[in-house]
Amino acid sequence: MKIATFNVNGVNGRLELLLRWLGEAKPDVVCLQELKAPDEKFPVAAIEAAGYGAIWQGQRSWNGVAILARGATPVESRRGLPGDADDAHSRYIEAVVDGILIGCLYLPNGNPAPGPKFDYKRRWFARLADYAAELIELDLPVVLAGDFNVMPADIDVYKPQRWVKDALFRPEVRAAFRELVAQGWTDALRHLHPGVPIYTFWDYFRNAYARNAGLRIDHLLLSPGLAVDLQDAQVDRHVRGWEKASDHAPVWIELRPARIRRRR
DNA sequence: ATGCCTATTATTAATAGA
Repeated sequence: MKIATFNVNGVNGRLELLLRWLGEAKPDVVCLQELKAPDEKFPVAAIEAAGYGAIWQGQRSWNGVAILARGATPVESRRGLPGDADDAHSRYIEAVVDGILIGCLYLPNGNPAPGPKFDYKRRWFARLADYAAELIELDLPVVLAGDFNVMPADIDVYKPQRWVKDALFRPEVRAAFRELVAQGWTDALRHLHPGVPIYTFWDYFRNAYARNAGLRIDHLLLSPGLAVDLQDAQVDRHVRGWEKASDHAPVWIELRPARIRRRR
């Protein structure tokens, strides 16, 4: 079972690119972020024509998350992160697909830091950690996938010293990610590729992709019972080089099929 | 320290992204 996350940076502006990648990569489940479209503008017809069922939580101009499933409709289990009824951003949607709970998230950027946007990021992170701890307690197969807007360590940044004061790399944000993972989650990409620089984002500025001046900010976290079924994890880096590309590349994992998945 | 580039929305400029 192949599960992917992809910050598309505008689901309508990049629909052709998304469909091209779906046809090529054939993921079973896809978490999308930054739809940048209200609910009624989500391109459901084109996505269904490509063979995918979908649920989504859109928003005008910014944010927006969706979960796609090949040949199935994701069974929605939650929209919006608990802990703040006044949070109007569309940043979390969750569904069950083939017995796996999929949490699709778009963590706030937080710049400029310090400031109110950074405060919001830290509060959102705390809410995520609280909820993730509840999920761990349930002892279900869970994947938390999305744009976390955090580079976990120096190796995840092309030039770490340049980013230490940035909201994506400040020590307190890295600590929040570390503490989240320490609940028992497995950072799939890093787990299978220790010590290797891996990037999932390249800025549009300064010819960043050609220079490989990248960041690793899109992650898939696996619950303990699911981590043992992890077989592969990769970045579809070449997609960043396509015409009209998103600034993020798709990231995916391959899990052992359900029928031979270890029972717990 | 700032802009670079790109998308969206509302009117040729502002906002947000990371």
